Amino acid sequence: MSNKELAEVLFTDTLDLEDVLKKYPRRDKFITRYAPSPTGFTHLGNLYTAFLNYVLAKQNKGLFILRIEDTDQKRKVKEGIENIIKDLNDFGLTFDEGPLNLEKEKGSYGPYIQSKRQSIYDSFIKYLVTIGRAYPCFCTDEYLESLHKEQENKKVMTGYYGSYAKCRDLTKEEIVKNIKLGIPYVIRFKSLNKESDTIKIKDGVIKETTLPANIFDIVIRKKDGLPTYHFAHVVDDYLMGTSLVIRDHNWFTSLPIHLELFASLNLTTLKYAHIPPVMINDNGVIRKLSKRKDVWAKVSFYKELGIPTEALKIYLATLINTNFEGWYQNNLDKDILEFPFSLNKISKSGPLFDKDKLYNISKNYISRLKAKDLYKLLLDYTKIYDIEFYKLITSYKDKTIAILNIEREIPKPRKDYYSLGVIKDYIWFMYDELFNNLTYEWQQIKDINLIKDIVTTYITKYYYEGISKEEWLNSLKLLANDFGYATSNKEYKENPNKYKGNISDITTVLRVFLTSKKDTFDLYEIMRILGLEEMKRRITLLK
RNA sequence: GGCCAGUUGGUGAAGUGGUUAACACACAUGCCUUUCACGCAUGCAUUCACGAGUCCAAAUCUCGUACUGGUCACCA
Repeated sequence: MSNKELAEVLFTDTLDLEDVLKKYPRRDKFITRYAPSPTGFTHLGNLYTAFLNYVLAKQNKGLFILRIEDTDQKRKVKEGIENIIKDLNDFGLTFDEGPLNLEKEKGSYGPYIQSKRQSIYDSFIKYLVTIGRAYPCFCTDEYLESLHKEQENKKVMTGYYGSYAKCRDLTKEEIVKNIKLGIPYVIRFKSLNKESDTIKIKDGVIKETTLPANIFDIVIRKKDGLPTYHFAHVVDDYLMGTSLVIRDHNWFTSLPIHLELFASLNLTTLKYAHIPPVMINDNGVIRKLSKRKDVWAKVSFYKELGIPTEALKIYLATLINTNFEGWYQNNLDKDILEFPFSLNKISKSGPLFDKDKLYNISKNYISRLKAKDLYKLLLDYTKIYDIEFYKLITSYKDKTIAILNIEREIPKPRKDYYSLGVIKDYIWFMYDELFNNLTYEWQQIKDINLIKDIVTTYITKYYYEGISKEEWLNSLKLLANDFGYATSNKEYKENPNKYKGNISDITTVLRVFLTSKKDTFDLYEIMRILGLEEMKRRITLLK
């Protein structure tokens, strides 16, 4: 029995490789791809990889492809694919080809979901069987385990290779007999390398190095008929025309496998860039960001916090190329994509995730937003995470924009908010509905009668609607003077004994009276937006 | 354990043979000021994991040691 006859037994009505290859003509565009598994929520590292792929595709006027790697049916999660597509959309990483949902997709090099590509993989595997580079393996898990132990005891390399690859030597007749008996099997690739062989590797990030060549007869088709990652990668990225495979660093050491696979199929190899994973400092231990251990690994967590997607992208950009930050500070008005991202600038060691840095970037980003745009973001955010507040700011639209606009849209805006989630903590007291159950943070002046006196005096004697900032500052001085307090910092410092205190003690009384808090943004704006009536009402709350 | 990569301040890092070892975050002090935030000013590694070597010259090149990370599945 020949290899070809065996191939026909294994794959009864599978297309010939030639015919498949014709369906995917070569194309000369620069193509990158993001190929996640639908195993749950998007990991920050995935977003990082996707972003880099996207950016490089755009900058080279190429194509960005989304491909779903769902060959592991056990780890597959419902909604997994939808989540991936949604996250990509949320971050504006629009792909040129890929699935739109479970049924529809765009692009003519699909299907873009691996579980729908089984017949394609089979054509390639059939070819490998035909040329004697692939064979069925009937070894059980138990046998494989005992082999592993045996090899450990003998202190030789563990794995299915060389003389340990038992099923390599099965005769065609034995194979056919086993199959007829219904014994489950996988298909393994037959490696031709020897243990001492090495292979030169080129990589966009790691540069050049030498690795041991692959010697393992790796599984390329699992019992369930689906391919393993290694095989699917080679087939898909070749067919889809990927020019540069940008993927996680952890694939680097399996590159020799992929290279041997490409060679066995007579396919030209691709260019690779293996990017190191995002790390985190866990009490002195540096490790990969882990979805199980770190909330920071989940992209959804940033959404929960209310870190604007654009801010997260800026942060990721600084992780990708550290010279991005300097460029960005000088080009605040430009699109991130205008920065020339470079593979060469990616560090070989994984970037450490730094929450403070993220917050700082986010804070600066938010401070530069127009009040109207911030309002929109806040609306989107509260709609999901704080529906009560959402209703409130919806019914007080203009007022809310006015509040958000305090010390904003000026050259050096306030930088209070590092996320959309903290905004309420800063502005809640501006809403009459929320101004109750108060704990006043009185400072120097604590005597409630004196406080009432100061407040009433100010409102009845000095404050009026439409007062200018200048007049307002002046009114505070007069008020301070009325109560025996210094009218300026300088005055007070020069002669502290002459006064009961400083003007800041008086303004603090007004501030705490109106907000209950000692630290807030500009008091003049607070009064202006609250209005005289509400200010009067708040006197009645003083106890 | 084998193989591959990395190691620069409190943190993220720039730096590829000659620099005062950038920049940013954090921190500290001062100024400004109606509080806070902002802003401004100043301070914060005589030294680049350690040891040896090459060179007039090393954070940068070579070797060794230590440590850290990644990888060795019918998971991707």
